[in-house]
Amino acid sequence: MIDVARKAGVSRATAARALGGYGRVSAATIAVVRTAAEEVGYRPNELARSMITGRTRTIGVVISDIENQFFTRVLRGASDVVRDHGYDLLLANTDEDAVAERQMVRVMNGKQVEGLIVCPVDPDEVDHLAETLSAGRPVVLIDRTVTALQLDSVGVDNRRATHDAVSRLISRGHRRIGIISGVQPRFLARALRQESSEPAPGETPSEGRLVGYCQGLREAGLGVDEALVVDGGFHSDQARQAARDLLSIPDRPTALLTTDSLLTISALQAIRNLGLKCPQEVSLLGFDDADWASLVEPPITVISQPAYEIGARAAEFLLARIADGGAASQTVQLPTTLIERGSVATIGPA
Amino acid sequence: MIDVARKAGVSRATAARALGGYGRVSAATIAVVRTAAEEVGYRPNELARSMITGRTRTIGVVISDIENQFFTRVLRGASDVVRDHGYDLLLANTDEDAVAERQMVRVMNGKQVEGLIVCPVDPDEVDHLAETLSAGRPVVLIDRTVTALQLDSVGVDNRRATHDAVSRLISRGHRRIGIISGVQPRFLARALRQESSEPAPGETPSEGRLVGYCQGLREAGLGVDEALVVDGGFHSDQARQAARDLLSIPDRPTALLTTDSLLTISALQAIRNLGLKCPQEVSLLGFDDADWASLVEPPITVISQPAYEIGARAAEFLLARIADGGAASQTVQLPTTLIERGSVATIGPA
DNA sequence: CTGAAAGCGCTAACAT
DNA sequence: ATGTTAGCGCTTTCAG
Repeated sequence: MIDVARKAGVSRATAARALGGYGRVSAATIAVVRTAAEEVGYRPNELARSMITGRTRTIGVVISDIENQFFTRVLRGASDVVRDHGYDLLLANTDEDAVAERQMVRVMNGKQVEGLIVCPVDPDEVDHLAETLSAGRPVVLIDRTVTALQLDSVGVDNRRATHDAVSRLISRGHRRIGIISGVQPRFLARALRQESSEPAPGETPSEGRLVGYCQGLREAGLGVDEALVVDGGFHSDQARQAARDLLSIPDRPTALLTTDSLLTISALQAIRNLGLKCPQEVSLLGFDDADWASLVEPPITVISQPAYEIGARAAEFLLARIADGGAASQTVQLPTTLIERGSVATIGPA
Repeated sequence: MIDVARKAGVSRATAARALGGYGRVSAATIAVVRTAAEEVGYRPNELARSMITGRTRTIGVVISDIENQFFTRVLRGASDVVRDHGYDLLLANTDEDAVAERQMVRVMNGKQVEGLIVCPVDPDEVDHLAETLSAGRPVVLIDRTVTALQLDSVGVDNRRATHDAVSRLISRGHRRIGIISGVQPRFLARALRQESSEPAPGETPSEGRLVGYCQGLREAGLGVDEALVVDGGFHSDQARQAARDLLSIPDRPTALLTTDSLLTISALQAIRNLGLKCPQEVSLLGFDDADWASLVEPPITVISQPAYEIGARAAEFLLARIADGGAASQTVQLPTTLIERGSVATIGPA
């Protein structure tokens, strides 16, 4: 920079102004400085710049599973929007590990991101998010919400989604409907208690989906059989095992609901391994419309989330807050779509 | 920081030393300063620190398609390795757009990444990579290579992979084998000219795979029918159309080779749409073992790349170079695996 | 082992 | 419109 100034025959300040595009500089000197910079091979030090201005034009995104197509589409939505506004993304993956999340959020704060888009692992552990906020950096949540903080969030109406799905299954004649979700059994009682259609704050999507499942069943006058509610965890082997167990009980369910695409794929594998025919012997209805969902045999009927839109909206909210801190926090629920394909059979009356 | 120093009753320098873990500080004062920092809620400004030390502990990764599971597994491999070394990743997606790539590489340089892992869009446009290098930041390539620069790279032996695949197809009785790749037809001539088994520098994976295809055919004494070589592009609709066209010619191929998973999925869709039976009427052999590959009907026979390993190795190379700039550049080719499933039929002699 | 002072590369007031 | 002077928050000599 000092070389550039010398070469252009101006002061350092002027050179900086010309290159940085601020303050008042004549068009002529701008040109001179530009060519001087070119010759010297000058590259601005964004770090130094950011340290002064406090602006890094970088947004952090913290997601829980980068191999999940849902999140990669969210990411693309966010990426497209922020890029249009001259921002870049810093990405971190937590693998559903709360301590990794804390660490990554701190790292991002250290890198002075201007805001964070987070899919929080634990709705009750939010110290790191509170810190971020109090450092003046907005946070918007995707997919999940949080208990203690008032934050923008964008996701879907999980209760309604599975409620509708269950209703559909019931209208097709199913009475024994199993659900494989990422919810530990001890939360089932809590889910059963939820009567209202308003989601409890801090409810995870898995929980919401479980509640919707219970509500759908009860609406049809059916009880919830705890034996049909299993935890699929976060790993495919655990999920496969859960599905296998569920399909091996004496009075096997005629339909299975899975609450994310990893669980869906695992359930399908379990069905195959058990030698069961889908949908003749067991129907399958999954969450998230992965690209393979229409190609497997049978093509899977799914609840589709507008993942790209979720990312895009989250980014818009965040950018808006960065531009203007005020405004009350809002939570947006985008609509899901039930895409009927071939994995749900109609059952005649017993 | 100044508050911390005051609260701890030491100078700023000492406080900084205690917190930053450099220089000489007594264990006692370290403790005092630590608690003071805790109380004040001190967060170090990594930017300021990086500006001095030149170390950001951040590595940039520039990939061409974040929705491709191959890259997301690469990313995970890289992510795991760098995290173990206390580094973080900055991620950018180029969508196969060379100008986006240049921009993102520049942005990352601006953010003072310590090194770059890049999947370059264009083997001939490498100014931005040369700049990075001359700024003292190592670059390692994944999946693809580059013409003008001597860089570490990690990928697979693409020629051998498709060569073997074609040989396998031929041993199963196939004589008319089509290939759908991301190579424009005008490069076919170039591919046909390649005799040696050594890949040309700057050869893209698509080209290498095409060359291997040609070599496999010739080894069996078969010619390359240009009508069986089509460009699938980067988008699913284009790919589907290409597959549809290829399967609609008079003397339809009995087997199809696809050079990435998007092409595979598109080809499968085209086969379905055309009402063809796979593998009875047309066999399919794809690149990359996506999670759905074993679940579709029929399960797809694939050439599997060690994606996680590729990312991990690339990260290791980069870290090694960051630690010690020297050493001649090396290009590593990890082995591919042909996973036989159900999408390739055996054809009796005509 | 600790303190004082200098400076990283840039921007932001303030002059001129 | 341009130059001068501070200073961002930290690390790093260099004294003591």
